[in-house]
Amino acid sequence: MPKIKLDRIDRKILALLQQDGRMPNNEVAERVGLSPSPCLRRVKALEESGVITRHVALVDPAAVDLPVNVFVSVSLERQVEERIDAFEAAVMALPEVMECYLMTGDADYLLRVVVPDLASYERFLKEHLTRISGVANIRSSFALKQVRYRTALPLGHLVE
Amino acid sequence: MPKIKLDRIDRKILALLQQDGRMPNNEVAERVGLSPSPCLRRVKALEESGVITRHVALVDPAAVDLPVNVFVSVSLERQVEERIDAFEAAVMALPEVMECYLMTGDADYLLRVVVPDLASYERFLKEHLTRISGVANIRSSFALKQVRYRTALPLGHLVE
DNA sequence: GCTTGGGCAGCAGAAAATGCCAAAAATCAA
DNA sequence: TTGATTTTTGGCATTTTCTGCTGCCCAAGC
Repeated sequence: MPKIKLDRIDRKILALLQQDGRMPNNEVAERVGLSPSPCLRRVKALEESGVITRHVALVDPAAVDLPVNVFVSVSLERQVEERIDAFEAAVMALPEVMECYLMTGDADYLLRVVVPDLASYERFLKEHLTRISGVANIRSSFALKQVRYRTALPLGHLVE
Repeated sequence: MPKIKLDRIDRKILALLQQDGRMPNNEVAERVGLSPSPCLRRVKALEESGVITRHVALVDPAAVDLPVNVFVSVSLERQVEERIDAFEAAVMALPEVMECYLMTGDADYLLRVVVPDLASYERFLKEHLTRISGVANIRSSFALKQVRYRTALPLGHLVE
């Protein structure tokens, strides 16, 4: 995917679609000050070039009984390399892991895990996380409240 | 919003739309084994009841020059209450804060911040985070790699 | 019998895709 | 610098596909 140059209009389009992915092209065009066809061309280009990766529906976690967020710091045994790939592959197979980052600092990985309740988390720990080979240490921190959760990246840092 | 009972079909619908928010109702219907009209009724009900909160386009962070994820642990001075609200309000005003959680354990808050580079993060720290009143301690951890990032909640925990 | 939920059919409105033309911007050359 | 060519991008109009929506009826479960 070639690095696309994004001008002011592209960023406006992205901002709009990040906010409402179903906004009809007509409205997008109007809001960015373009006529529908060049606007549609831009949107399609943004999709095909991978700038827009996908369109999704967001679901309320509470409504599907997944109100608990747990952040898990994982340290691996010091034999890196193969362990790394194995761990990441194992993590990718766990549906309750919403996010996973390879980190600098004390722990190797930071995960965000969603579960219905503490009991479920305990089960998740015992039956899945601790069974991944190479895991040396696990530290769990629970979120009392999700103050903010956004999927829309801030785009004001390039122009406004 | 009354707590909606979600049956197997509802969960299937949610799973599909979490994956592809633009899937036409016809295809959703077919995949869940329903005819279009009752399927559409369900989708609309899920939207109106708030189970589906919104539809969004996801953007590649690298493509908009925001490749750096920083996790920030923030501790507040011990006078809670008013500080809490003030801090949360301040955080909500910072566009680079993608996520913010009130935590148990050592730190009070955990933030995920996206920035173009380390210099930008330094500016973010100096000009914004440290200026929020009541902040006692800040600890930053940098992500070397985003191993996983999903917006689709796992729904298999209720039935499959 | 009543309530809930699914199916069928048809409608209508909109939205997206095309093709063509015009204008502006960038490039290059003299 | 200037001018011309090339490339890019916007605009208009049309067409065609679809998608969502409505109403009604029927079946199943309570």
